[in-house]
Amino acid sequence: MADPAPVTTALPDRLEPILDAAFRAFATYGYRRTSMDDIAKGAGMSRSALYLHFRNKEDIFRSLAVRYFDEALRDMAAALNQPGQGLEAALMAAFVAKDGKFMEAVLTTPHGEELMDAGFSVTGDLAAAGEARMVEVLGDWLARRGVPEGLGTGADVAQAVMSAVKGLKLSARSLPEYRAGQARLAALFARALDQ
Amino acid sequence: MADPAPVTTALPDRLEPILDAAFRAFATYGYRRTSMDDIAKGAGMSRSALYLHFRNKEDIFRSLAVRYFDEALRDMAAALNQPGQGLEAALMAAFVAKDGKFMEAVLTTPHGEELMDAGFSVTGDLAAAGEARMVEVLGDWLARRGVPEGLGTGADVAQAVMSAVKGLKLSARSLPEYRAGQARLAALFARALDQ
DNA sequence: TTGTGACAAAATGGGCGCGAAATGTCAGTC
DNA sequence: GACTGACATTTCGCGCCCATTTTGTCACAA
Repeated sequence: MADPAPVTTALPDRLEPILDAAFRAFATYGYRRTSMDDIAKGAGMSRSALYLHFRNKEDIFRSLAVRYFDEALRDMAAALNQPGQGLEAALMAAFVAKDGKFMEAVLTTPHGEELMDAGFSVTGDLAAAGEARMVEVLGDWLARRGVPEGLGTGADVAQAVMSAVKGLKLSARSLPEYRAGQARLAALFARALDQ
Repeated sequence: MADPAPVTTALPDRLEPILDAAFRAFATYGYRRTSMDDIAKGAGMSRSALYLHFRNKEDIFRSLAVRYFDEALRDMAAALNQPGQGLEAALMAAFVAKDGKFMEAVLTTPHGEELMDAGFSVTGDLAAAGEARMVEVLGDWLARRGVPEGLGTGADVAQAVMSAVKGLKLSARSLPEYRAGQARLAALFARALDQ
């Protein structure tokens, strides 16, 4: 198994500091209020230099999103395939991994809402693609594991499960409450899917 | 069983035509662009007359929301208590009833999004209260029915279930797709909750 | 290559005024 | 009591201008 297909879109190391600075700036000022200069300062270079690596602010934000989804997807796959855990634990681990560090950042910064909005309009396509890949990963995993009769394919169930978890974000008022909801759903779905 | 406690907040019959006209106007023009005159015309009376019954546009909208939630709650309770149906069918019927006529209206009118926004800011408290009552109804029903060990109380499960269903709205791209998602969740949760 | 400072162009935000539209109230009618 | 027309008031949308910030692109340096 030499040279497996890369799960993550490799990103040149040079760009990482820029993305880190951008993440900090976005978390501090929000998307709209962050200027290219803020990012440049944070990355310790001139504003002009940014344009050597990214076309504009939107491009930076999208790269950030790509990195985020790659990480979340990788973590989620790893969580599912962790050996020696039951169905419920696997689901719960996947639910937690799926949000990555982003969720906490959004809940921490005062600009979380604005960032979500910006994210929706600027990286809506990436988010859709990212979620689709997550559904696929979960779907394959469920299919390999086997889904009881009458519940549809693994993909069908994965779709429903992921969208159910998404619903928690609308209701939960805090991170612990959100986690509790995830745990409840993990328990319910595990019971439904147990052969 | 004379004089049972009213499940719905009774609304004077006289006001119904006004609310109907208001609903039509909101669906046609959106919340912001609907003037009191639009509603008055639709209800066949002068604008002044509206002020005899409602304080302002917001008051009308809120009354509309109250009526909607009352209906949805009543329909949902009725759907659950329909005799001779299995767990899965009961859940599915409840899921459908829970949205009432509103969901379809929002998906039909081009102003659905704006109406959702307006609804959120103007009737956010009512929506929260309405959903809480729905969770309560479902929770009681589940508790009476019995919830398997380790899944928490009926209220806990109801909370998770309702929030899961809410998540479908974010993913579904059409009404049929939305219904399919509801059906899938009904099947999953029914299986999880079967003793 | 990787970066810089300087420069022109564009976008942003705020203030102001104006006319049109919508609002809420009230004296008075049926 | 239910309703109306008319009235004063407020809000709205629009275009306009201007100062400031931000942007994207140079020619040029390490």
